[in-house]
Order: sequence, then C-alpha cells, then structure tokens
Amino acid sequence: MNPLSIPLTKGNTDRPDAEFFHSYEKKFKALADKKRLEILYLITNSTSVCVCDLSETIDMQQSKLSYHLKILLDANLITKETKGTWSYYQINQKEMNGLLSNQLCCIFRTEDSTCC
Amino acid sequence: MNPLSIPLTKGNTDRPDAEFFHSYEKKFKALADKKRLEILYLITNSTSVCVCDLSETIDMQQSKLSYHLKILLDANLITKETKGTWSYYQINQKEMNGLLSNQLCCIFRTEDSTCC
DNA sequence: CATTTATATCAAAAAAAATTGATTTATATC
DNA sequence: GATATAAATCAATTTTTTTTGATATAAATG
Repeated sequence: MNPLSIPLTKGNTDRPDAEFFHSYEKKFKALADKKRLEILYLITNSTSVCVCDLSETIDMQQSKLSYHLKILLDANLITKETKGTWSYYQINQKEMNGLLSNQLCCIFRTEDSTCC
Repeated sequence: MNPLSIPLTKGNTDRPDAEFFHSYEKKFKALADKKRLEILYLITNSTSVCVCDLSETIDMQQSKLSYHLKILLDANLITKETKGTWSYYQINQKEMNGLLSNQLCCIFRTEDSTCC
C-alpha cells in the first residue's frame, strides 16, 4: 500500500458526475485541433465571418471547413446566423470566457471586463 | 462574394504561427477525454497521488491509467515525482491556471490569488 | 536472494475522428 | 426559368487515438 496515502474523494457526493466530465470532454475535444484553434482565432478577431471568408484566409476546402465549424457549433463555442446563402459565424463569448483563462485573451477568447 | 465582408487577418504579421496553434492543440487534446478530466479532478483535489490510489478510486486498469497520465504529463499539465517504486503526481498549477478560466476552480485548476 | 509490488512500455486490435470528393439544398443572379 | 454560388451532408477511406493483455523494470519485502 501507498505509504503516503491521502484519502481520495471516493464516495464523496460532491464529486462531479459522469455527465459533468462528459460535457467538458466535448468542449475540450472541439478545442483539440490546431485548425479549429486557427478558425477560432479568426472568428474571435472579427465580428462576423462566413465560410467563404475563412476558406480564403486559411487554406482549407469548403467541406472540411464546414465539418470543423459544425464541431465548434455543436460544442456551443461559436454561434451561427444565416442570411440568404451565407452563414455568418460568431464567437460564443460567454462560453469561451467561462472556459479559458484571461491569459488567452484575445486569441481564443475576448476581454473580460468583469475581472481584474 | 460575401456582401458583409470584413477583411480578415490574412498576411497579418501579428497572427500567431503554426507552432503556436500546435502547442495549444496538444494541451487541449490532453484535456479532451472524460477519464483524463476525472483524473485531473482527483489530482487537483489532493496534494499528491500515486497510480495505485487513482486505480482504486476510478475503475481503470493500471496500464490504461499510466497511458492517460503520460498524456497529461507530456502536455505539461501535471508533474511527477518518483519515490522508490511509487510515482506521485501533482497538478501543474501554473500551466492549468494559465489555460483554464477561474470559473473552473477548483475542479480542474486551483484558486487564483492574483485575480479578482 | 527469491518473491511481491508499483509502474511503465509494448504490440496488436478496436474504436473514434478527420479527410476526400461527390452530391444535395437553397438562394441569388442573369 | 436556367445557371451560378454558398454551404451542408454523405459515404468511403485514411489517420489517429484508445484499449487490451502481456511483458519489462526496478524497488521493496520476507
């Protein structure tokens, strides 16, 4: 047995449940790709972007881009607004700021006026 | 062409390089698994834990646990200290606090005394 | 010094995620 | 109304990640 054993939270009712860990897994999975991080950077640093704008700026074919945008959207890290044939994407500030440190401003998140 | 087009940062020299996005990809990949998040939760809420402690608390075989701990270690999210046959793992507070929001205290990170 | 215990590593298999090119849907334009 | 454009979806393939059980290493214990 471990000689320096410190009791862990086994059976602790305050311990987050499986659903809690699963919800964060989804968010971090969405962040766990350098192309999606680059997309987030671009979306963060512009008010509203369509797929065609992104497709030009980062070298990526359209179907691939839509695939990655859907992952970010499903994780609720970005939002979408459709105008005619165009889909405009925005950062979900509340979600991103609640997830990432202020140190990551203004790369993957925005300024936090309520802090410091 | 996009009628609401706002110029993106194409050719902007301030734009982070590929290496920057790659380094964060690695960190978020390490976070992108519910079992690793559960491991981090346990490590965060104890001063020092060995593999055998974790293996008892979360239902996971030893080789699998070592595999996941290595991923967290390689991403520099935790640190390791070996004493005899035991390996004790600690949270890398600086790294985690620089990555995650204060809102995630004290689940995946610790209290931030320098903020708010 | 043989045995047990803690942990890491390995190779093979299984599962999950990403890429590709084609197709579909819907709107805008001529 | 035919054609072009923007974006989403699909199925097949490729790549990456995870799981599994076995084995290796090294320290502790009898």
